[in-house]
Amino acid sequence: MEVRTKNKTDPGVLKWPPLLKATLIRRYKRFMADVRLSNNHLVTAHCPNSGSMLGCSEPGRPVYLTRSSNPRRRLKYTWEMIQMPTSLVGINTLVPNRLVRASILSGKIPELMGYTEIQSEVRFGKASRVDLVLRRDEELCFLEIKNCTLVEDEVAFFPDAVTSRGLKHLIELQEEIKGGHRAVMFYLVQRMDAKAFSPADHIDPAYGAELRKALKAGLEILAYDVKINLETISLGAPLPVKL
DNA sequence: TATGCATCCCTAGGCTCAAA
DNA sequence: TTTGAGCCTAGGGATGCATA
Repeated sequence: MEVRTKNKTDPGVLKWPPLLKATLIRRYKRFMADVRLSNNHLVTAHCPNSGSMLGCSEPGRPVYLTRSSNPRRRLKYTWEMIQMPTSLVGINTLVPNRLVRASILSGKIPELMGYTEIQSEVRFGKASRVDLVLRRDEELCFLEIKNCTLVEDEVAFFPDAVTSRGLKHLIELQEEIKGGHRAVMFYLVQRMDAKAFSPADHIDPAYGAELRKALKAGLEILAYDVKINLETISLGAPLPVKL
């Protein structure tokens, strides 16, 4: 999916390509989903979310797809959103990186303003890559962005499954803090029905423990939700973090 | 200089296989 | 028997190298 900037005056708003409405039949093999289009055709769509998608992959729900013209793709349709009872939910894990980057460039995140250079997918740690590195003279800020789709009782939780990689990222960010750099974990909640963010201790207690440890070591935690509809997605409001 | 291609990494869980 | 490593799944983005 190629999310496009809506206009030059507001580069922080991303516009969806034309969306196709469908009904989710089943998700399987992590990257694939069978859906029924409005013309009643059954197609397999690419699911750009390797997480467990706990609570947002319920069969029978309305979903929204984009269609790719890339001839090299085996699956032409990409699953972008699912309509849940209380909110549209963006499931594409590539969107948070683009949206956060666009929001930084358009000055919509006060905590991340004032940097003069921004780099994506920068190698760091032990063969890992951090999503964004912000630079201001000699000052570096390592920014890891996580997609968050799980909401229970108006609280957004991350992760939605045990994540050894997420744990590794926390450890590596702490190494950058030891090196004298700023490190920020940014949780983007791709839905509009959360009023707070919290680590999912009931799913992955080790991740929550490491996040609290990292916080004491100097890691900064930001959580924002989004404004999402069938035309655009943009950064919403900051969410209080409950630890 | 521009373009095309290959490679690596990212995402998480299931599976196989080897070692202890 | 248990544990851990490695591979697989699909697609996108970054990077490096080769070629026109």
